[in-house]
Amino acid sequence: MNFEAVTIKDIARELGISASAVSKALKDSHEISAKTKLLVLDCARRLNYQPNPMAQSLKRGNSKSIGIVVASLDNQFFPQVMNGIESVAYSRGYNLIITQTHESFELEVQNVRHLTNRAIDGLLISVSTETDAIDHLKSLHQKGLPIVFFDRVSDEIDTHKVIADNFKGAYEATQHLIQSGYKNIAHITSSPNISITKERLKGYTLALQQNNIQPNEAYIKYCLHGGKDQQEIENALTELLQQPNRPDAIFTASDRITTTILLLLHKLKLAIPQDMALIGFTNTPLADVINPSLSTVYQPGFEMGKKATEMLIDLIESKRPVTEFETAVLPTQVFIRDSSQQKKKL
Amino acid sequence: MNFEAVTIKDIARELGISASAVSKALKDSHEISAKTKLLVLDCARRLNYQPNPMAQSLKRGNSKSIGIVVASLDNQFFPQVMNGIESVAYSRGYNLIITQTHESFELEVQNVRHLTNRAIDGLLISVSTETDAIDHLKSLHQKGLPIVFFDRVSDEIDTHKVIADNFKGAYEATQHLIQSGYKNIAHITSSPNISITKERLKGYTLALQQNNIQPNEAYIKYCLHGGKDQQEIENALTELLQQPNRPDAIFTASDRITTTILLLLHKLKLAIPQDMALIGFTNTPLADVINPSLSTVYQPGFEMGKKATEMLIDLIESKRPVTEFETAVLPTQVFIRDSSQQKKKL
DNA sequence: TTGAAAGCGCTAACAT
DNA sequence: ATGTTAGCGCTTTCAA
Repeated sequence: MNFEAVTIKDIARELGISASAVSKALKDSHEISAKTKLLVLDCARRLNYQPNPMAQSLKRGNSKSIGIVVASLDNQFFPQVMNGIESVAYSRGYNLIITQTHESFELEVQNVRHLTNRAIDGLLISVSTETDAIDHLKSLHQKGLPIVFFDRVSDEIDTHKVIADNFKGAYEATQHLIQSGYKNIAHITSSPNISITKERLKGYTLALQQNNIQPNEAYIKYCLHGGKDQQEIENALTELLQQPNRPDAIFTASDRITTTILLLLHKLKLAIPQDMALIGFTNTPLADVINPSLSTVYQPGFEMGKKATEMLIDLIESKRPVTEFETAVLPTQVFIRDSSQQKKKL
Repeated sequence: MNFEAVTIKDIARELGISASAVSKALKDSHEISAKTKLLVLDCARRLNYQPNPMAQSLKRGNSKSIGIVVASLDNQFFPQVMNGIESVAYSRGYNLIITQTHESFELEVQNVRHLTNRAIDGLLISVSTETDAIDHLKSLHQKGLPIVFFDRVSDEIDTHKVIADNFKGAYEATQHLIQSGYKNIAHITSSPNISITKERLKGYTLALQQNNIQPNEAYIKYCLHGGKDQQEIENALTELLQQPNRPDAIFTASDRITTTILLLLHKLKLAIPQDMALIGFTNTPLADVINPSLSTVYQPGFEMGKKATEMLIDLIESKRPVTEFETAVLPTQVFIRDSSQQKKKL
């Protein structure tokens, strides 16, 4: 590809016509005779002509690519979102440029800048746990870059958003723990900055309150880096375990936190659920074969990616400025397994 | 970004100098006075000038992006490779465009075509399980597109490659099963087309032979779609279980096959390792907490991505044609856990 | 129905 | 040290 690529000029020369005629013929313009079109199409095929997307982009002022910012691909959730994004983007002619924040605000800003030097037509973003201010996105949005938030959204920008029903998932998970006889329920979650943390916290708190359990600040542990740093999860767990009134159950708020807590409990040789019950947000397909099988809150990753991408491309391709925005809330699912089994009476 | 982006002309007009002077000043050319450079730089900052990468690309004939083709991000291995790729690519100024084949040859061809319309400077690829012929890559390679293979490589193209030591990993895994008292060891693997299958098969076979066990064709099951289709894994397992001389251990050859077999054995209520021992290639961090803990062969995904990207960028940026190619073989690691415990005497 | 010319934003050879 | 010009490949008026 690097050299000697066939251009429109080559076809023009070959056929003894002008480049503009070729260009028009290739896009089936009505102002070109059927005969010429046939000749051009045939010649293009013969020479294996491929349009140069950079020239097209420069000319048209778009890139036919979508920038994606996720926390990390190294978990169960985001790859599923990616599959959903793909399922729409390719069929509508868009490339995907993916970046990971690894839960760092700095990396997020850098990635967004990298992406938006006109190299993308729109942005699909789930902000990092560190992200509090979003000025880096606001200015882009004001300049007209279409943005759709998914998963971790910001209410500081008025645009389309796609989230899971984090509130309900958290509510149901907590409710289930209570009904299974657990009273001292801890919550290990991500940074309080981000939307999913707030939503999940609300569900957790409401379930407690409705059951006349006073939410206990000491039972709520935040991992400011979303558990990217294993140490912060260890610290959270240690602090919980050292409390005088040690919790008997934990509700964890993300893929990475859930699996890490699981590993740590095993390492500490704490029996699940006897010593500590567990239920958490995660999409791992291994929940069934874990020892004991893991109760989970599942998020519809694929559907979220699909929906967000449909929204984004509609935004990109809209003729007139869009002013009505939607926040789609997709259902979470709670799977009850053995890690949150009915508490045995002592 | 979409409109009113600041261009070099705007700066030129603002400062009353020529566009080319601005261009040169911006790249700190020696033929521009220090004073002018200062003015330009300052003005660029003031107007928030961002070069248009498409124009640069069109001009220079490169895109500063790397195309990536993997089977699927929806497992443990490839995201780790991605992290390795990132760790090199960004710091050397390259964007990443990622595509998944989902183990389909057709999708692979389509993705490669999509990527290579001059939109990428080089290609990092791990072929799909369906991929047998690689003419779609050969022609690109001949035209001068730098390609580096990783994980699943092809010997039909002479270029840099990065693989894990699949042979050794498979050999050691099988050897370990034998030493733990298992004699009837099955192997469930991917399509025989791809390199990793052949390499792993060799390790498996040699270990058997060295222990005077005759390899048994009926014990080797191929999943032509790499287990993308769960049914084919189920079929493989069923066929193994229905044999008169049913195997007492399985060695599985990829992330997805390993975890799926694990799930299936559980569903069938077969005790591991009593009814069936198991060891398999997978990078899942959950191996320790699975019931029972899972013996695994681990591949250095991060390092593979890193190495492959270094090789690719060196290729891309090489002044002179490269004719000496290297195949890097990175070590696998075998982790022995309970799923392949010493066989109990009956 | 076709062609000529201008221009997207940037760069580089070649003036000045 | 700075400016002029041409051109990357393609599209799109506008003219023929």
